[in-house]
Amino acid sequence: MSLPESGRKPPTSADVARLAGVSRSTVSYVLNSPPGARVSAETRERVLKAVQEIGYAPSAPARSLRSGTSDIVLFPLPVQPMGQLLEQFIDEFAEGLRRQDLKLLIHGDRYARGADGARTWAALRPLAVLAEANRLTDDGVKVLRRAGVRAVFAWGREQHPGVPTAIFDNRDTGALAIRHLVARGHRRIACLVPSGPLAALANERWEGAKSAAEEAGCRLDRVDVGYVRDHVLTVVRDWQRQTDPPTAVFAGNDDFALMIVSALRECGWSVPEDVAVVGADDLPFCDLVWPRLTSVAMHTRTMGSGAADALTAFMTGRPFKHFDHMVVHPRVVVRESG
Amino acid sequence: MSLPESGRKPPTSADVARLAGVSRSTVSYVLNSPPGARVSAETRERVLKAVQEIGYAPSAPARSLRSGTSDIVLFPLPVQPMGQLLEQFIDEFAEGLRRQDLKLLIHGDRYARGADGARTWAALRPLAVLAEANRLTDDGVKVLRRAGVRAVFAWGREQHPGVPTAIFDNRDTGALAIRHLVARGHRRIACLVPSGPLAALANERWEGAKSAAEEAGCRLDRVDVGYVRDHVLTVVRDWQRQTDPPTAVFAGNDDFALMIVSALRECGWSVPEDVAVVGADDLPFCDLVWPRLTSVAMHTRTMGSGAADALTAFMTGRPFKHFDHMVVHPRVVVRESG
DNA sequence: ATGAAAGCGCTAACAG
DNA sequence: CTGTTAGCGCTTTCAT
Repeated sequence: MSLPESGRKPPTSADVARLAGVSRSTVSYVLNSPPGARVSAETRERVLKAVQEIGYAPSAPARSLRSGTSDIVLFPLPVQPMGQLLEQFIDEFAEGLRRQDLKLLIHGDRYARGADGARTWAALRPLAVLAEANRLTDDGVKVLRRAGVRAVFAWGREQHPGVPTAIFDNRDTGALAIRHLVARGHRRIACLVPSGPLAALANERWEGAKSAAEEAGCRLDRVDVGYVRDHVLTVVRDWQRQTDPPTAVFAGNDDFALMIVSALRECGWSVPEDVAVVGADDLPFCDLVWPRLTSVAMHTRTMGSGAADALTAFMTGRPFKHFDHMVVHPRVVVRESG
Repeated sequence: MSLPESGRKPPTSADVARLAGVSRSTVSYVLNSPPGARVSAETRERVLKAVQEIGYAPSAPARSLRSGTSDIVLFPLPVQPMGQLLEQFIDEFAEGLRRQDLKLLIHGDRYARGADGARTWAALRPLAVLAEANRLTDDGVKVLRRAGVRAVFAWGREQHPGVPTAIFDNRDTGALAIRHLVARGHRRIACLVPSGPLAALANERWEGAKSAAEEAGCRLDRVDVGYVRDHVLTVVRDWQRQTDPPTAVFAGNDDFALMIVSALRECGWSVPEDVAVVGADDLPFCDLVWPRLTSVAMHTRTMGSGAADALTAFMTGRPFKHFDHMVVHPRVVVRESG
């Protein structure tokens, strides 16, 4: 790469040592205070002052190379856009890691997966990797392990063999929505299945909804909809012409719940009296609209701290069986819409 | 750290070399194909097979240490939660970087800033750093430069001296919203200023709105609201009692636009006939509700690719003056609500 | 309490 | 076209 060179080279611990008039090992002792290191207060002071003065930042690569480990926890950016959920999760996770002096790095490559992806992740020699289960393969896990990654965790729909996984099944979300509506007496329900970037997710929720409906002996109609407002309006108009229209809708996610509520009211139907609506994800706006939206939520925040806890347990050598099959259950946040 | 050791040590290029029956430099040549490296096709083949066989992933730390550079672009996670905007930006940015074989790493520590933050970032010895302008200080920039970071970029409200900055002023957003409403004939406007995590952002937008209103000689009322639905309802009821209520509202962001539209209709007012509403951020749901929401948008996607382009320009040695003061302007996405 | 020295995995200059 | 070798910045014995 024909890059403009920066002027002089970065300061090293040797520069700090020289300036402070001590040896490099002393600098290292001051900065890392390992178990059996004794440094006089005065020396320590001098070293720290020198560090400040030349703006020294220890090289993580060099440190990692020498020590064979690192303080990096790598989290590949999820393939699916997750919006607010992602930020909630990351916040909680990062906070948990901070307490262990670990650094969360989110790898921006959404396409990395399998053995190749593992190589990309392994290249950084992270301490731990938390990846979506469906981006891990046996080969990939092997590559990570070989590369010295101490802990490989996963999250997603299915547990990857041998990898502690936070199971997070979107079918549960769909099923729970339906069970909630059935419990409220609905026997004629529609399920929106949004297309677009979230189609795969929506489909999982649909599957769960479907099996819950079958179990309950309740009629469930699948309605595929695009991110097009008119499409939804057509659907509602259709319902209005039917003699036996659905009395409730599971909208697949909150955006679509919002849309369908809006469309229903536009057509003169009231929510939840004429038609009940349930969304999923429990986005903040669920609480902000009239009627407020009932939504099926995953405990994203809890997952974040749970993942951090599991890592902590692992690092302190405690067994962490509780994360081996940790199943994250959705819950219904009941509000006015359904 | 008392970590469980992984069994054997990670495979190195020496292992690959041994297995392929070549020298370590040959392995390096095959993997990096530098300008003047000639390797026979057959040898290359053998090396690559060996790489696959033992699941070898070159150590980025070692590579970085030796070569004095890296392919990492570091993006500290923004302090403000940005929801979908963040993902849009990241997607676009990462895609642009991918084309240059650069890796986007998002640093999960939201608190890092100033000289200390810079040290945290510099530790990774990234090729480039793109940070929020207000998290950079002169000292911090110096630390980064010293540490060999080739390109320091910023984004935010004000340009950091000497650092190419994508200027992204939320006051413009507020101002534009007001100008739009004034152009539509409104002379009595309310501005919601949401509290909560986005308070700082909201306040900037308010400031812009205020000055635009003064310029236009139009009355603008500030209304502070919390993430509480009833609060908004009270506000609307207040308006209903006034003889001269606002004819338009700038809601500060889309969530609140949604909320206020919902509240207005709940109180029997229609949007935009009785009260026009404008939001900000242009979130996907703006297009999905009745009435569709008019919103002031920053070109987040454009910013992402713009940042990547600037980096590309920089790396190829081309001047990138266009990014020196690159101002990202908001635009109004006009829909039915206002 | 401090210093000298070895070596982590890799690349690049140089020799062959 | 391939191999030998030095050394990137750091931590960690082992001496002193």
